[in-house]
Amino acid sequence: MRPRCRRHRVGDWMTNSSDTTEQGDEVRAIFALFNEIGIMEQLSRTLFQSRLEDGLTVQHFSVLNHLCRLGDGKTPMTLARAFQVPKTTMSHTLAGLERRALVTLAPNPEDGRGKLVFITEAGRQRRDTSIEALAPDILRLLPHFSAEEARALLPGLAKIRAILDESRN
Amino acid sequence: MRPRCRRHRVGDWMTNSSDTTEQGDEVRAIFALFNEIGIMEQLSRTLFQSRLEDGLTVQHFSVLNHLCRLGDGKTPMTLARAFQVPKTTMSHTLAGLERRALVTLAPNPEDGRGKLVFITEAGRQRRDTSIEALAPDILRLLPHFSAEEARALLPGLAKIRAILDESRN
DNA sequence: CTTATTTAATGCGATATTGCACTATATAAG
DNA sequence: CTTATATAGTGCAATATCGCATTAAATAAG
Repeated sequence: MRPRCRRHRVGDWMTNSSDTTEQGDEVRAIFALFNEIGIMEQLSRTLFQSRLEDGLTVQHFSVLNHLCRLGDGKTPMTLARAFQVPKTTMSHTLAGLERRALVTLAPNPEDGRGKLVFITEAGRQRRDTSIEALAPDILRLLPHFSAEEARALLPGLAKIRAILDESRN
Repeated sequence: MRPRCRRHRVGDWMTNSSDTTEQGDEVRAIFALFNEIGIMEQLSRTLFQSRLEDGLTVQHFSVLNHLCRLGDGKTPMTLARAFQVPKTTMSHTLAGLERRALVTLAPNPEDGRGKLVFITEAGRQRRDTSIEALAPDILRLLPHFSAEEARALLPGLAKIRAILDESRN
């Protein structure tokens, strides 16, 4: 028996509220949204992670990808802010990448306290092979879901994301 | 050959691909979607977590909420499947809840190997107070985002979620 | 019944997350 | 210049995640 209760995550705690006001409805709608988002994030992340080898995590990949696409030579603190994680977490992630020789850390010539992160050739290759390992899964999803639907959702999601982003501390 | 792109998270790695086929477009659209979802999940989870006290995590809360809303007396394995985490993770989460006296674990009378999870009165209270601590943040978001928009997004997201859910191992 | 296989749960180890405290450097105030 | 404050990064500790191996019980095969 596979219980039908897949909807029970982050956002659903108020969906059975006795609050029947219009405001309550709005709150419930927004939390139902967060609910779906939480589930989807977990599913996609698990799939993503399963395609990465040698203990590379999605965070590792994300940093490599960021450096590939947006350029390297950034400070760890800049990366921490970009990914919205505590600086200690980014420090740890970068240490893992450095240990795997996928990035190098050099002193920041403009700030004696800081460092600069550079991606290595091995890092770029690792990013490319990770993408290749992942692509088949995406293609497998395509027959079930048209890109039109994805595109239709994007603006609304981007708006919520912007609001959440602004309202964070 | 430094491509221009502004996004930088989970889903964006193909958004600057040289693949200009229609299929490439679809893949990029879907990954842009996962990109937004990943960012939103992180933002909402961080906010959520910041309102929980005494080291309670979002996972702890989610389990308490699940037991409150859908009934307790479930096996740890059932919960692990419901939340799509490894059974060891659920075991650890339940141990944390038990240590805080928010749940109790009893032997399963129908299966000598298994246990059953019950929420305590303190657990129910903790769930309620957690919700109360969280509500103001939701209300603060409401002026910026109408529930209409949230409701408009839900069906599309639910569909993708269902597809992802089916295609997992 | 006996044995093989499957399943629930946990112990353990490697790694990840993150708050707190600390060092070193940069910047601002006096 | 000197001092106060702010910022970048790391070490450490507490906890979380999760794969692998193990134990115990249920179920299937012979």
